[in-house]
Amino acid sequence: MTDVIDELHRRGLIAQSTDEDALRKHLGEGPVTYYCGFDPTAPSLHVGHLLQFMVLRALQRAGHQPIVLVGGATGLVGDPRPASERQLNDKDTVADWVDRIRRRVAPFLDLPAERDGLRTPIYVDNLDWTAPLSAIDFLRDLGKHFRVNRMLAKEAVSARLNSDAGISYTEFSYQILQANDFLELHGRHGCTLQSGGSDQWGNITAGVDLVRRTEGATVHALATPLVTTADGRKIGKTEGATVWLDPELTSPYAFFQYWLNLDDVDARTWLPLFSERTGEEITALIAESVERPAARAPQRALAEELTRLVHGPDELRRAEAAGRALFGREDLRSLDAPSLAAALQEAGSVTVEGETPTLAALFQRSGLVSSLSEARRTVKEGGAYLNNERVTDADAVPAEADWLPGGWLVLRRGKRVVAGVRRRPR
RNA sequence: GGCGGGUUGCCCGAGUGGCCAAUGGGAGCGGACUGUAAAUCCGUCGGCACAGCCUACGAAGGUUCGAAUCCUUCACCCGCCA
Repeated sequence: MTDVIDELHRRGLIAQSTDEDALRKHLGEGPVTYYCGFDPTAPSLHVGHLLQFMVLRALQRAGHQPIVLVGGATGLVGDPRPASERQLNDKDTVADWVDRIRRRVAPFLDLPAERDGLRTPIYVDNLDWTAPLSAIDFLRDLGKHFRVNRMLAKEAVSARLNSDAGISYTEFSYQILQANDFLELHGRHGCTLQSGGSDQWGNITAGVDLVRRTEGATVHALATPLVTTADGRKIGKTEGATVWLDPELTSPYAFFQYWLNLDDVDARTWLPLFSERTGEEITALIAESVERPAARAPQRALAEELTRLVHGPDELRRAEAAGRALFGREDLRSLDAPSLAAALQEAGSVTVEGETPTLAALFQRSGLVSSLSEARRTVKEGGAYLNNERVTDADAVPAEADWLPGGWLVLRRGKRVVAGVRRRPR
């Protein structure tokens, strides 16, 4: 078995860690129980979170015991973001999000039934031990171990102290809760390693310190780098929207397209981070990309691997087929009705009944634009297409001859955002 | 508790009674060029029944023919003092 730490380094997944030699030794001595936490700040995790799963998976493959924590408690408090105070979400909403996230995330880690020798992930919610904690216990048992000077020095806190936004006591306290999670998991499950994004480093080390102080035990931490696009933007934003892992929020087709459309630089740098292929395969894919960038080898590799991981092999097949149909060279009219229907359903579609609405209305209903004004604007800008032909009149109604086999219209915004309109047969 | 500064569209940030749906930059979106890339250039960027109307400049009231701009109260943030 190759050393996990080596693999993580090779893939660029380690930005910082506690004493690495000690950690390496610890991992070599037998199965280690480790955890990574996710706060429910939205109904779903997004592609940025996938990076944490790559770490969790690598460690699991090496025979260690994963714990996935969903922050039902910390999600109610909110960790300090650099710019401004968070808006608190109400408790029912957060509880609902915890539930949704937990259900979605399960397939990302292998189950022992699928592969021998792996340990079944343990799922926990920090609300379980945080909710019963009284203010007195919190202050006496936890608060005493935290020096305010050190808390203030944490980057997340000091950034906010120096900003116009300031920081509330609520968010200031966040690190104590996260530290306590590590302590709880250490006690309950013998957890000795926490991984997370490097933006969490302050919170993670708070936990390491707390465990040492109260238990006298040495525990470890790993942080992934902050992954951004070549021009410094956050991962997972496209068409102005977040790419979610939940298929109800981002369809498998859109998810697949996100990866396929990565620019060359990002695809090459992200490939080792997100791909579980061997180092040699990755090197070869990057070399191919340099030689023939238009083939988009790294983009395809990522789209395939990650769509399979997040949505499963069937959805991957559908997403691939839809892309081929919609972006293929053939005329839309030459596509047979079933493939057209399948592709458009994958890309997203709406059904109309009765009077056919105007094109502007159809663009809006299909979700390609968010308002009629935007639809008109898009038409004016020359970015609206019906069956691959540019639309010039937003108020026109599609002609009878525009309907493709099976009762479909293909709407497109810009170069690559496609949606179908289906006429309900009567 | 007192005094001072602040709260503007997705973000940053101008605007201090009409010419403000609000300068500028960024992001986003569209076009051209390409490879369903990037960079670049051009355009666009609240909504609607779209040469007009409606809603908007922390919230609620008020002054005025007319307010993002003036007044009052409230909320929140920053700083100094207690």
